Amino acid sequence: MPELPEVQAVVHGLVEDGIECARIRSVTVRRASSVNPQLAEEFSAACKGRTIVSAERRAKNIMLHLSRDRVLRVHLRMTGDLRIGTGEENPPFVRVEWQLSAGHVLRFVDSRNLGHLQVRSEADMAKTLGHLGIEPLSRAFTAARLADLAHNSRLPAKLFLMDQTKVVGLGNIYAAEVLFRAGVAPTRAMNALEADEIARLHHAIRQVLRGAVQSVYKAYRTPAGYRNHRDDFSRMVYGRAGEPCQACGSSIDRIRQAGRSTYFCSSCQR
DNA sequence: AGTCACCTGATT
DNA sequence: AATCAGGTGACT
Repeated sequence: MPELPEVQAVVHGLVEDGIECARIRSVTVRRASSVNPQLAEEFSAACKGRTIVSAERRAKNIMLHLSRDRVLRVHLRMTGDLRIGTGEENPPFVRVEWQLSAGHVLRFVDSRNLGHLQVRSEADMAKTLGHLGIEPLSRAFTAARLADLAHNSRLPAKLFLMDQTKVVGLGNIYAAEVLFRAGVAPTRAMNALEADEIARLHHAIRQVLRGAVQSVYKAYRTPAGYRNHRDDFSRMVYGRAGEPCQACGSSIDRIRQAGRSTYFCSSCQR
């Protein structure tokens, strides 16, 4: 469920709550399949006694760098969340719990159980993440770089944007919003786009993601956490099938691409 | 390149 | 009861 801005907000929240330098005293794996194919026992043993040195986001993964060459990777998938608490709370759907120093508790909650965690050495983790594409908010992500990637792909634009081996961080919502802002139809083959369309896409990707990051940061300190900003962030097309386009007034369309809903304005997006 | 499986809660 | 969900990897 969370895309780049939401994962970024989770990491930001963890750092604000002092996760860096916290020591893991013990671990409780309440649902073994969340750490599959590692055994719950080895997962716990790998965490226990280590210090969480730093937290960062890579694509939609949360990377917790531990002491003595271990990295804990958390992927939230659709419904996962990772938050620090006092130990007093009793949230539903807790799958893994880490007892930290200073009495804090780190919890991985995930109602649908699609999320996934693993602990690896830095080198092994680098291999695991090797297939990931470019970070859209990095300096390396230029219009020329996007044009390069686009040139080699016949994917429809929306599927290209959601393909994590090309550009990371965009999911179903932001891909739709980016395409609307760029004025590009989601069905267009990526290698058929003109240079100016690529330039508009490049600009829209950065603008939409940067705006969303700010928006989610603000909404994060609520019970709903990263989920809450859906009320705050102004979506132009996502979830608005049948409603008038904010730009031209014609009805927003909904189609299906790769089994998922795509929302767009067929008059603004060509 | 498209479909399905992974799971379960919320909504229609 | 049926459909949908902001993700991803495996499979046909």
